[in-house]
Amino acid sequence: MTEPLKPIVLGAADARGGASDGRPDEDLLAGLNPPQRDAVTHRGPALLIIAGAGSGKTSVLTRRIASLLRTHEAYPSQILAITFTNKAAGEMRERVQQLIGDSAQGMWISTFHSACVRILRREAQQFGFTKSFTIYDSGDSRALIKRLVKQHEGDAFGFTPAAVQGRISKLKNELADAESYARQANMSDPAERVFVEIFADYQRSLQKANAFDFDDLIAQTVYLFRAFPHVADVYRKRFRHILVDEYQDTNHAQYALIHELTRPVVGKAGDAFSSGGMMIFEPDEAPETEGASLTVVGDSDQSIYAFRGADIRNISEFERDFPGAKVVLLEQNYRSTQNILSAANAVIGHNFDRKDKKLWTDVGDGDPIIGFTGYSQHDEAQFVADEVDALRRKGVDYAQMAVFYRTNSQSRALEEIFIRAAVPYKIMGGTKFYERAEIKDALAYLVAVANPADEMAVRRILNKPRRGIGDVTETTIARYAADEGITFRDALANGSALGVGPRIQQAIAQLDAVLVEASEIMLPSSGEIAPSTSVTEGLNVLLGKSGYLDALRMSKDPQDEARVENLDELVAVTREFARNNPEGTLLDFLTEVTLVSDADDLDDASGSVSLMTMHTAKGLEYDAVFVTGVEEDLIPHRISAGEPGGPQEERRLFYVALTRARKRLFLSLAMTRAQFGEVSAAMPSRFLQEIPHHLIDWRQSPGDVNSRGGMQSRALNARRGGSGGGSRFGGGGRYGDDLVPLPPRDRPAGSIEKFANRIPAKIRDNGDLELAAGDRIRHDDFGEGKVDMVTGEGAKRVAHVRFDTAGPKKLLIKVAPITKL
DNA sequence: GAGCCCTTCACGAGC
DNA sequence: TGAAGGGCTC
Repeated sequence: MTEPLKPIVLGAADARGGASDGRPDEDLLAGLNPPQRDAVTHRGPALLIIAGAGSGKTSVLTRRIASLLRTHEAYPSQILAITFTNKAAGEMRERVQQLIGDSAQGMWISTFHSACVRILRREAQQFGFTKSFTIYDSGDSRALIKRLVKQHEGDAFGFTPAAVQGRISKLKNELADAESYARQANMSDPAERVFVEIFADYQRSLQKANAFDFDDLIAQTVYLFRAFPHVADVYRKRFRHILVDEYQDTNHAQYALIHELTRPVVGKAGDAFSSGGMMIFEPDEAPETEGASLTVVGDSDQSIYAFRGADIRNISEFERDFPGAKVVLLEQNYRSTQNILSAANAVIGHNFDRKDKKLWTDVGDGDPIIGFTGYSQHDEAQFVADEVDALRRKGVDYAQMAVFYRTNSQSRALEEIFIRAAVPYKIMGGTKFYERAEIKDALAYLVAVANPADEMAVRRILNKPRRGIGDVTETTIARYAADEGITFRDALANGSALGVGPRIQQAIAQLDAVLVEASEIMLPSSGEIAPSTSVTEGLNVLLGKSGYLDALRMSKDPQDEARVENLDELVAVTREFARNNPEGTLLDFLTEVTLVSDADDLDDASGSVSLMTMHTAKGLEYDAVFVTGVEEDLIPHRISAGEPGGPQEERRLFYVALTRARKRLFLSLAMTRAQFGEVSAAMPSRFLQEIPHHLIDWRQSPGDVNSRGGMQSRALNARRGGSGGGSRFGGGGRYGDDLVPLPPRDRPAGSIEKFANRIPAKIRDNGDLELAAGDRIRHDDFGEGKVDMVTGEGAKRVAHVRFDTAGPKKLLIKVAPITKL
């Protein structure tokens, strides 16, 4: 991200060797099947690789790049490869380097957002920004929108910040701005007028703050290319080979960006163009008039980001958009067993709007898929923990196991049990490090230095730590800045002119002094470039001399201790950054921190089980995968029912989850799930019915938990030692035996009803069963045991029981299958 | 301006 | 269940 475009100094003679005589890239094709070979070697203006899950697409993409370089068809600097996450970018770079060595230096392999930041930093001056612009993450932009909604009294029209943010984001992904939207909106509707005002004001505020939000990074780059063709030409000449991974998840703005980059160059060939102080030289004989060659890889069955504007048509209409495109279909799967693939194929086959495609493998059926129905989410979690343990004992690394769920909130129950079961785990997502208040505060300090125009950042730190600067003073400063025509930040330097009390004046002066001092360290006024270690130094000054750390250390709040530790961690991150980026600047650091995602933090070597949402799971693979919460209202999610294409997208999401598994796949659900602190009944997901029954080996099926009679699964359950309930009445046959299969089409309401008669009208209720420490009880699954203690109250009373054979368990008294002896 | 308590609302996925 | 925001008092 930090290295500038480097002039190319390759000898012209060997620059463009042919790809023929004895193929210099022959070794790159080793082990590839015929379609894969095609995908690597085809040359032409456009190539679409439809890559089913696990069909070796990363391998194909990296070999294609390596082949282009090896045959001298392209210089590294002429290659732009777009991946979905920074982590994927890093991996791809590494793999290309493994294939061809250091000559891979100079390629751009990055996400859309990172690539656009690089371009924008170079070109920002062209349209009213400076290169030190900041990037607003969704939290920042939410905060700004919140202020604007209030200001424009948007709540009177029912506007919530979240809704406004969502609408603006959607519009930006469609490349609409406030003016163009206003032109086609019904402006006689006062609500529409207010929305347009907020939108326009939001955009003005961003511009004034010298900031872009996530969506702007893409949209403004497109705007830049369209408004300044000579700027676009620089990049069109530079990038001769553009490769885009996960093409099915591109939105319209990203599509437009690719379109702009692959246009033929209009300017004359071979000229060097100076841009942002950086010279870009082109090889002399490059055929400049043609558009860049475009390779996209995708799988419409794995499109799961429609909610953020991904347009599946980008891939389905690729051949129309890029005439002469070659299409290669990769269907052979090298990842999963046939059982897993058959299940995945069966599920995705229920989507009607897709081209038929069947994954297959030659590795054999493998183990059956294991199904489990827990009584509660804790029961389900216990099952997962038990199986994880069993796999570990069979020699499977923790790092090779993953647990997926639909919503982040589901991770709690899993965590609880994992901690108790001493299973090492790592959560991707959830409350993210960079979203913590203290981290955002610290970053706001850095932003205030890096981009003083960013008023949001300066306002944020104004009274952190408490300096006695409240709303009134803040408004006074803002008004003063407006009157004098200076920025909010500069107003701080004139504290004495504000007409506020001496105490507050002093507080403002002190804040100003700290910012100035840190600025001298990280952005010396002498103009020399500060070393990358200056970020650490500057951050320490900011946190130390502002009194921020002292305030936390002196606080009585026990949480503040953890906050200090988090800040230490952030300082450690800056050190790490300096090590990895010897030429990195403060801006580079802030960019990196803003654009990292949770998936990027993934550390496969950490030796722990990975917990993540199904969305995060995309692009990853594990030997053993647990898909949890396979219930109606979770997957498909309740909210998706009301969205066009919602259930279809949910099915694709489930498909993505299934196809992450290499050898073992576990599907689990719970019959009751607590939300908002209340327990409600859950129903098995309709997707479960879509899997042929013989593929799933139910350890405990929904029928077991709900129907009558039989001992079989109870015995199974007891032997396994699940906790918290399990099958009350046991239950004989397999899940599928008494189910009516659905016709192979979406039947949202009907399928639920089919299951509904499997669900008891109400959950077992032990009512006012009184238990106390010392009581002996009998549990349907665990046998007899002694109550150690009872915690909680009313319906939430929990018995801590030491079972004679099954060991210690916690049971929710109200619903557990127990009797007092 | 700060601290406290109360009510309310949310739990859909992310660069 | 938990966080966040509003309103009250000092």
